[in-house]
Amino acid sequence: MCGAAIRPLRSVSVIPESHSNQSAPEVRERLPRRRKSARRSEILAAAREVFAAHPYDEAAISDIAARADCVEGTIYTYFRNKRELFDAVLATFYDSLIEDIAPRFAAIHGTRDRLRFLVTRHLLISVEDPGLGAIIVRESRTRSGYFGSKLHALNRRYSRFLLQTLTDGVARGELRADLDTALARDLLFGGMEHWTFNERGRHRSFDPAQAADAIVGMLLDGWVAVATTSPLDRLSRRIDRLETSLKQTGRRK
Amino acid sequence: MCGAAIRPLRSVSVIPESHSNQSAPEVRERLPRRRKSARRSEILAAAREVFAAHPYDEAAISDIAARADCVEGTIYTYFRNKRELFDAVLATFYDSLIEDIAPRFAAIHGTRDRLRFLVTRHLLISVEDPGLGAIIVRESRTRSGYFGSKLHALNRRYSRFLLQTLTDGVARGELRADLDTALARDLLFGGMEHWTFNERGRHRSFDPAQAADAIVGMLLDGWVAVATTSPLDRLSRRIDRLETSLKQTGRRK
DNA sequence: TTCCGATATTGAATTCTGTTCATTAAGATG
DNA sequence: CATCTTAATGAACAGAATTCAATATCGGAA
Repeated sequence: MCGAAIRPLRSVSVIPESHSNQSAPEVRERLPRRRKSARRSEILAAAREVFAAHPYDEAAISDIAARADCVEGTIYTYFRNKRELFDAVLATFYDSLIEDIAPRFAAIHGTRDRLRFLVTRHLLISVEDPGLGAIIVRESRTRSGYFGSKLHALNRRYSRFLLQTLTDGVARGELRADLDTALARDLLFGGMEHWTFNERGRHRSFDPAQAADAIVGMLLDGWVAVATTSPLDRLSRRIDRLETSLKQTGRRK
Repeated sequence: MCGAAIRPLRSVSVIPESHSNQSAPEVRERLPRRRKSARRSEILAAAREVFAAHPYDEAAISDIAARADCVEGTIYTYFRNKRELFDAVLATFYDSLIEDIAPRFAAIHGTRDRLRFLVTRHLLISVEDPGLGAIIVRESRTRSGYFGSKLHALNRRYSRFLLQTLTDGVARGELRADLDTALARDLLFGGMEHWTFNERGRHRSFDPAQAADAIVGMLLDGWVAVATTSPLDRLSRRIDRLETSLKQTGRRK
């Protein structure tokens, strides 16, 4: 230990020169004060970039501060600590996601269509912003106090769209009456997460709508082979294909 | 910076007493040297305990050292760094898991039975060792170089049991010929992960075999309601739906 | 038995990163 | 213009991972 060093007063080496240095800011000048909300969102944006590019513990506060064009200490006047900053990034993301989904979801009524919409939208996250998609998958739930946190609440709000779809589907008789909706929801969300994670690892890109069709079809119709013997079944298959291509045509426009 | 402090020689305050202290080791004595493998596995065991109890970044090397009854520096002669130690813990776990499954899996032949076995065994991880189960779910894939790592290879070996089951199932005609086996595998593994994670959050306990039945049933048989009407009626309904959506598509254009 | 080279073990130093806090000064208020 | 409030600062601090020169112990050779 260095002993109780006398803390020196603020160094006077950097005196803001009155004549402005137009282009290249060689020496940091104290930034003008701004509305608190503006600075906060700048830090959030910087944090989002950094967290999207690195795993949580490789993301440095100093890096975030540099991108937000402020000093590390400033960040701590807006967020209690690194974890809270991370959570805040995800919270703003969830907020806008839910806001985007709600009205569109309300306009869709068939169970299969709703599922296709929700799955497509979910997969779209990883296409629009791969970095952010990755950290949501990997690190939003790694801290010990996740359950009961604000983040958990947001995640519940988000997943409620799916749960609603499932309970409605059961109520309407489109889904099996004995369907365990909570389990179904977890299978779908977890499955999507795992699949997108692996897909990224394989360096593949995918079309969300197409993948959604495959996933929803797999879950709704099951994996077991259907008996292909009867003529009726064969007819049914042909209609299947018709329906699928029709949906795709409609979506494409 | 404290300047280049003269590094003092080893303190001589702790002199190993020749007469042994039988019960209460008040002062650390230098441990006798042992086979390298023995010390290594002691550290692994200690690390496994600590990582099972805390998230990665809350698990302290000092804590692991204390439990392994050695000093922090010792750990670094066996493992390059904290992450490598963590990976080594998971690697030994996967090794024994695979060793346990392989012979039993070979004796099961029906697709549904194999799936039930694999799912039950997987869920059992979280029941036998909840702490370890949790970190596998949350933190085995958070580091940037996961793909291509030894851990990834082990995970692939483990998941191959499932993939094998699926491809065999298709070959035998028990599963749909057009089943995307890679997607199916991801849906199942991801779904299990997500479900066990949430189940833990709800502070519920579950019976692995029973849960496995529910999960396998859900995936094999699908979510859609079983038909209670006649096949002809169903076809008729579907053609109705096709006609309406065709009209809507035409209108939209 | 005694000496010697090899190496497992040590623990203090170091480095790195998140976090705190007394201080400064920009804007608001009167 | 004087005063107050508070955003911003950055040096100091704290705590954990990591390094490394020194040391103690072991196994084998003389």
